Amino acid sequence: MEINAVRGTRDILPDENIKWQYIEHIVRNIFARYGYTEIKTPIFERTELFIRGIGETTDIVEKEMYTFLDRKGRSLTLRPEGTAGAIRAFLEHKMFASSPLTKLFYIGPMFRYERPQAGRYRQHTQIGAEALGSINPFVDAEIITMLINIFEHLGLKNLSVELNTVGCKECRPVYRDKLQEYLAASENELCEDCKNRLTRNPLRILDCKVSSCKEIVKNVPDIADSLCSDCQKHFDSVKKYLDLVEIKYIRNKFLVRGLDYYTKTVFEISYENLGAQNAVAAGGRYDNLIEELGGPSMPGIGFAMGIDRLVIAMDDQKISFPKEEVDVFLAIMGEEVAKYAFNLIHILRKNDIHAEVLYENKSLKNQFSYAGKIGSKFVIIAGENEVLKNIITIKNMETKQQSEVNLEEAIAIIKAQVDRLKV
RNA sequence: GUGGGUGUAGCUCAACUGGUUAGAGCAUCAGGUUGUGGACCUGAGGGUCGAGGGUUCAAGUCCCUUCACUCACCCCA
Repeated sequence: MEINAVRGTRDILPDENIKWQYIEHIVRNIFARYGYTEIKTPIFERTELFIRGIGETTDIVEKEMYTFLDRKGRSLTLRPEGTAGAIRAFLEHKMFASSPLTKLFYIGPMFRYERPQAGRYRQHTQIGAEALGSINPFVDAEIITMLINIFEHLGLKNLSVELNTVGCKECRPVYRDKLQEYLAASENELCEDCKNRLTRNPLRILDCKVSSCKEIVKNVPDIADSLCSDCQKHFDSVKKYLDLVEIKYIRNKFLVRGLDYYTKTVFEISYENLGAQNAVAAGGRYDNLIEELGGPSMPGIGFAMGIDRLVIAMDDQKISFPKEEVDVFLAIMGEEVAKYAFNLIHILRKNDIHAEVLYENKSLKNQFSYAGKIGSKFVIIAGENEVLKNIITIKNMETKQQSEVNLEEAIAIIKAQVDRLKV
């Protein structure tokens, strides 16, 4: 019986992994410029953390967590998102005590027990960032501009930024009541799910995909008209900052996020051709979460983006990824020269040259064919002639020029042609 | 958890209303060129037709069951 990868998980094979490394490389550089430093937290935590952090009535907690008991009967859960763990670490190490502002980022796998579909996996990888300690709308706008900056560096186009606010402890309940009252009039026309949401979480009706619900929701009161003055000013400032640097966004009054902890600013960046799951990045502000997890009263904001989906979007736009190039292939003729060849390729590599070789004794034709296939710039032949005459036979695969030189000259020839080695 | 679609060679796909030994392209390997690549030519290897059961003289094809993949819903990166 063949064992294969479990449902919703997959192997990232070398050809695709090149893309992942490239994305991570770009993202790390940009984070560095914005002052975000990397944190690694465990991929499993006590279940309690996610229940308190994400919210008991969210779908993630209710039905999507990979939860198990360890040998001592403690309930543990594979992390479904990154914020809760990052904040836990932030509090556990009292990072708030040594700095007024902490900016963290992380890259790693997340786990959700959902049915897989296009752009959705049970194990997927998120790149996330959290800015802890500032209530200033400056940060909200900055974090969105940072994301745009990342996408621009990756060469991704046609992304749309959607922006909304979900208010705070003061004004959200007011809006919630208003909304509930408005929707109650059409209760019988709502879908079954939304009938439940009406009492449990009316805000979620706003992004229901059932067309009849969409119709009902169309003229619903706008939360922007119910905000307290603090949230109102905050939202206005965020928009002004974005306008200032000419970042285009769409105000979407139906945008509400699935996690309970969000306050004020929420946003989502999506790409149309991804299929039904079209968000590549999303996030928002969470001004009560740190305190709810047992820390000081302290605001925060963060986002997460999915590498799996980024790769799909970049493939869709046919964005090319730089790949490692082979500088020289060493063709070995006959077993007698094995020692000579072993030493030679060792020296080449010590000189930072990417040298490849096939270990099996194959025909020269076959070896040249392979060198062409892997795109090697040069081929060096290690045969009896070379050993006897103590010379290096080197061929430039593009110009087809072949010459006999000594070792130093061979290295110089290669370095002159390979950008990476020129200094 | 619910619904639709699809499972044939390493990959992409053929095989008419059931009918002999299941084919092709790409890839791989060998030879044409015994020390020289991409093109071309010739040839070779590679399949329990997803699995199990049933109908039939006969099943890749029809029926049932099951598994996997896939897309969509709920929800989300």
